[in-house]
Amino acid sequence: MKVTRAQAEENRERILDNAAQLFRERGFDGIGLNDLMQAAGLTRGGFYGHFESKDDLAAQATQRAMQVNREQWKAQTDRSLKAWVKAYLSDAHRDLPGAGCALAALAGDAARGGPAVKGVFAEGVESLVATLQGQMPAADEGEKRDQALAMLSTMVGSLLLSRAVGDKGLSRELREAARKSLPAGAG
Amino acid sequence: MKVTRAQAEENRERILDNAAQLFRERGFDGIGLNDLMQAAGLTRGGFYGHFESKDDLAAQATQRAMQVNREQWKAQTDRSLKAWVKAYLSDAHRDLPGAGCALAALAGDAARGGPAVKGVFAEGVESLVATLQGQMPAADEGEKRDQALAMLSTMVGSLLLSRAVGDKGLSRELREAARKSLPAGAG
DNA sequence: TGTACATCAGTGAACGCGCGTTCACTGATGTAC
DNA sequence: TGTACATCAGTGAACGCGCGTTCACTGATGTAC
Repeated sequence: MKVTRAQAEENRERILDNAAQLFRERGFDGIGLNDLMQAAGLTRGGFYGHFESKDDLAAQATQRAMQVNREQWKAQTDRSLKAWVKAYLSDAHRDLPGAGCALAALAGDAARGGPAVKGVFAEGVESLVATLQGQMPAADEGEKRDQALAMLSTMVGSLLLSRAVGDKGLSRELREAARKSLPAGAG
Repeated sequence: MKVTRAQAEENRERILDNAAQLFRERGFDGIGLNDLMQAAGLTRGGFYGHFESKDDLAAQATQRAMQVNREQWKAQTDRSLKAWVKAYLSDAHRDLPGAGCALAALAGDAARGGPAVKGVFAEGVESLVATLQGQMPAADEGEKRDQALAMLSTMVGSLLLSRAVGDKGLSRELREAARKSLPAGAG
């Protein structure tokens, strides 16, 4: 049945928010449109009124996840980079990919994805690098950017690997070693 | 029809080698058993004579990929760590995940995988860390291990992110910045 | 403000397809004598 | 070394199932007067 325009827009938002979580947890190929729509309290058929295709949803949900990341992190990255790093490399973040960093959760999927998802990924990387860059210790601005890029790779890599190894001890070691290796002021 | 025992063993090896490549390229969910068997020149039905399930193959093919990585890299890591790093962070490696580092290609899949795959992943990490550890600049052995763990995270992270962003410039920057940040003697 | 009607968000059945897995069968291999 | 037969690697059809996508339909919403 029809629904008010405001309600329809709310439904679209709810699909996006749920997809942003479920894609991060199970990957683009790990959850179907039926389950995705059911999670938003709707039925299968209504999907194509909101999105062009599953790929389209994947790109938009990835963008949504990154935007929420940015909002979640905004205050903390500016106040205390150390505290943000600690939270990023925590057991809690490792165990909750669905609510965590989209870059880490979806890098593998994006590497095999289409241009839309990859474009969103590039924006996500640039955005976080810009945030980190301001707090890097180097004098030169170009060096600061390099430090921020490398720091991002180290953090994403250690989180991903620590999720991929079953061993809790090794998982912790990976993140702790990553933290110690970060530029002065970050670890 | 039946085939000699030696031929059957060769077939099993060929399934594993093909799966090791195709899983790295497309992910565990990105290729089906039918295509996997066809790539090895066999038909669907024979699969269960060699493996218990698709999950079983995923774990064994991941192990195979890591073992081949180890053999590919053995000579170079000992002779010149710098040259190995350069090759690892090259455009060629970024563009050929099917023949490249299994840790980078399958980390996302393993994070969502079962205990068997995760166990294989832990072994793969330990093995590469052990290789790198011997060439780290720190004096203390524990610090060397930490440097090796962090270096691995940085390299895997930058390769993964550089595959996930569509932009060639950003892709190169990520890997170049990662290289510069590595411990003395590596980058 | 009230009525008549066009719009369109959401439903649920259906489409063709490929998935992982099972199984009866084939016929060359390997073995026992 | 030769024969008779049991073994079993591989085949290909079939299983039930869920996938992404389409579509005729419903009925409340939004609009025109």
